[in-house]
Amino acid sequence: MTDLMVQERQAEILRRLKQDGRVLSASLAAEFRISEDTIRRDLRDMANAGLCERVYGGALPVSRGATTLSQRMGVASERKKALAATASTLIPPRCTVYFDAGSTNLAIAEAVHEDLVVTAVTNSPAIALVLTEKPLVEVILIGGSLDRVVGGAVGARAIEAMSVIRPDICFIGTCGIDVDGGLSAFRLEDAAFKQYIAARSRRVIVAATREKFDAAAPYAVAAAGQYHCLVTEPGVDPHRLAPLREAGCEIIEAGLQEGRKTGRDQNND
Amino acid sequence: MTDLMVQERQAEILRRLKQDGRVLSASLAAEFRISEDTIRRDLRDMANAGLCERVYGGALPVSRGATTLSQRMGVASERKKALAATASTLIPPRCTVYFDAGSTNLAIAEAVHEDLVVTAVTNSPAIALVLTEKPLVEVILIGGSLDRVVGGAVGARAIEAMSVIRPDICFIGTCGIDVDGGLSAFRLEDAAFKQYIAARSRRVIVAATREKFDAAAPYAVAAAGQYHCLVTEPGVDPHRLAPLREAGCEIIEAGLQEGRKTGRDQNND
DNA sequence: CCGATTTATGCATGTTTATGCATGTTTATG
DNA sequence: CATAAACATGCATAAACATGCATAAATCGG
Repeated sequence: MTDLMVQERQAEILRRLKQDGRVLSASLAAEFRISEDTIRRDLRDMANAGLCERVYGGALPVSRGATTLSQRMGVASERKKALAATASTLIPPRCTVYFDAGSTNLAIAEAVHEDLVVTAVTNSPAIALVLTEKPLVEVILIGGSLDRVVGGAVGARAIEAMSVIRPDICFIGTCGIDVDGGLSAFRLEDAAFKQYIAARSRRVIVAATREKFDAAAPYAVAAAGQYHCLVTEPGVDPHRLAPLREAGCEIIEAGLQEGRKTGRDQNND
Repeated sequence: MTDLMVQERQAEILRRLKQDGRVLSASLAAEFRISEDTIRRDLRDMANAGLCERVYGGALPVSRGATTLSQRMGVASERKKALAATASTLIPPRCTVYFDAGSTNLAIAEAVHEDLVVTAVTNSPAIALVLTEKPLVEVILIGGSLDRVVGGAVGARAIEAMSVIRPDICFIGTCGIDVDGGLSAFRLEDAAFKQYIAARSRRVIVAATREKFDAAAPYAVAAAGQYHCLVTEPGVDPHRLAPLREAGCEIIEAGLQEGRKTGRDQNND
């Protein structure tokens, strides 16, 4: 182990912490060929900076217990992750893509590949936060009054902020898909905002898990002919997809290799 | 090693920095056959120009220092939590409060009491997300281009969005406090945005942990007389606080019961 | 071409930082 | 509750550092 400077050493400790899930003062001292006192000072500093949790004998990652946010943002179900993985491949490089607020679109944002260079626009703080972690994504945040049911900004200010942006592609969230293939939302302002976005976008994509076909919401967003592509799961009743196909909407079923319909899947939205 | 001009030498240092991931003052001095003092001056200049990060013994690439959000989002230290708890009591009910982006203000937002009824404005997705959890807080999100170093929206669109809002109280973040009590920021656009916010707000509060007094940043935000209240920790050199008091700035020391100064705390903002 | 000014550098001085060691305290565990 | 390991703290020290100053070269202005 070559001599390291303080910052390098602490970075290495942090790396091991992530990799192994823990570090021991004694082992670290032996590996770095320095005294345990110095290691203890390092760990104390790092804990003070919120980079690890200090315990007797070494340190643990902070993610133990109090990771408020990852819990709060809720890990997407495996089904939703598979759907999101497929949907994220529809984003061409170097385009401008809009992510509507919603847990499905959050999953798509998470699935964006690290190497993808795009300009991303969103009205959702949670999605913005996830996209900030992708080094090659430029993030544009649409501001306005936050609707906590929607999880994003809607209303006049948000529409005005969008008026200067014309996305190449947009992912619109939906609360339900009716028998004619129309989309709906729970909130009036949200529905209006979605309509505005869809009208401005060159290509409108809707990603929806299969239980959206069983749900209804009061405010209409778009009819079957008004969006270009639906990404969904296998196992949706073909009669429900037929009107969409007739309206010229491309249907993509994610993860076709498996995915039996058991009827017992729980809605994770 | 043939004699090089300053710019050539610094370019060569930069090249090695990229290649090896680190440089040492002593080795460089030996290789270039010049004194370590000159190398140190080079490194200081380069760090000032944002080309490297200065550390004890040499320098590291900048990409390491700007480890954006993942660290910063890390659980706030106990010290920061104590500071935030005190700062959050300064928010009167039913007012409009602005939270600037930054880890300290994120902690303050987390510390907002569940029973407090306020309108909160922020340019930070992370802070917006935290505030969405508080049922009685109406959240206004300031949009614009997200700066991932700042962790919030800055620039023309953000300023335009703020132009219709006049906060009763605002929490401004700072990257460093100079000897005269002036605030500074790492990014030009961020500094400009902070100035705009401060000018529009009836009451400007700065919350800063004590290591901010040891940090410096290139862009000036506000002089001592331009903010009304500083919330900080015990253990700050009284000589640093004196100019602030003279300028009429209220000083609040959080958690007066304890707070050792170790001098080894690292700036994590 | 010559004096004035700036710039790059090295050296002397005092300060800060990183580290190890000694000492006393706390913690985990049988 | 006994004990050994882990720990915090103060202190010592050497390396790294900042700063002021001196010098020599480079640049500039007339």
